[in-house]
Amino acid sequence: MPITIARLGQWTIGELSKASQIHVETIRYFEKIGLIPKAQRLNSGHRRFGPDHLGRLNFIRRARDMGFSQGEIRALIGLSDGEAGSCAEVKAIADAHLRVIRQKIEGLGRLERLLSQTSAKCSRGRTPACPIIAVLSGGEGEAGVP
Amino acid sequence: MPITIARLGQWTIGELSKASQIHVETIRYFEKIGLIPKAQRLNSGHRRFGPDHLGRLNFIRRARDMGFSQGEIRALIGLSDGEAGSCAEVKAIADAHLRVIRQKIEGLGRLERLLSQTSAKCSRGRTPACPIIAVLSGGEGEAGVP
DNA sequence: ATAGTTCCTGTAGTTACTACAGGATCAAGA
DNA sequence: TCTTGATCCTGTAGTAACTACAGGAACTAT
Repeated sequence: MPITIARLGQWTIGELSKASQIHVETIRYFEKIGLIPKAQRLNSGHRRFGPDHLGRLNFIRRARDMGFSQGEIRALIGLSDGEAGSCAEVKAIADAHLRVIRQKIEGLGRLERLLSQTSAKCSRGRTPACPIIAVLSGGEGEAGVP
Repeated sequence: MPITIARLGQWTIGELSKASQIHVETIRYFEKIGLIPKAQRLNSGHRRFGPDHLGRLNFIRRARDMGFSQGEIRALIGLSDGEAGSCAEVKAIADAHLRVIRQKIEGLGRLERLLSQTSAKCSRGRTPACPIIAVLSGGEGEAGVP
């Protein structure tokens, strides 16, 4: 028979870290808070991880890159493991997240316009008072400040 | 002579909080970290604030609403107090911040497109596997996951 | 055998606040 | 004057989502 003993946990935490693009400390942290299942341990106490851990970490990383919160990620993991009726719930989470993202985009867009306009006034470098400071100090459009 | 004793500190922290739209605890926190000057104290230990505190808090609030970090706000305060050559530095801070905002907008825009496309696939409610979960589980465009 | 790397736990730091706990003080009404 | 309720005080701890040590133990390669 060909050899290759089937050790369930193949990878050290460092290897898993490289494969998943997630820091070693963060993997330990995820284990501690239960976002990934507990790793197997050698007699020495060192962790060993398997493919399911890697899959889970990649899932988390992608969700995180999409801006999902830990709570949302936890919910998505639960839904991806469970079966029944979950697709609608997943869509609900994603859509709620989408609304938040759109709001952020809108707010940042407004901010970008205000700040770039203000900064543009400054570009001559010859104004006596800085218009950015002036805006922050509250010239227009606010209840009077003594 | 007309009366009106000039008490330098007129307002309690609660009044200042209402006037500045900043929480009482946050004002105390700002004082502790030196973002606003220390308040005068009554014999009882209660704080009393004056117009300069209110102006400073309004400045901070506006900068905060524009997404400036505490460090940036601190720098802007210093520059708004100082005189010489500061306008260019203010513009530099604002423009750096603007770049960050534009990057955020771009990233969120990409995310919005990806997520809304993915969510749209889900809308029939009849797909066997959830496409959102599928994306998170890493179908396409990534180095193979064992 | 030894050197260098990786691993372990546990704690503390980050950002920018917010929320108590447990008292002290103030302002107004009876 | 007394009392009640609101406000104030300090100090600590909690939030999100990690990151960064410190001080050791264990693995790997020479």
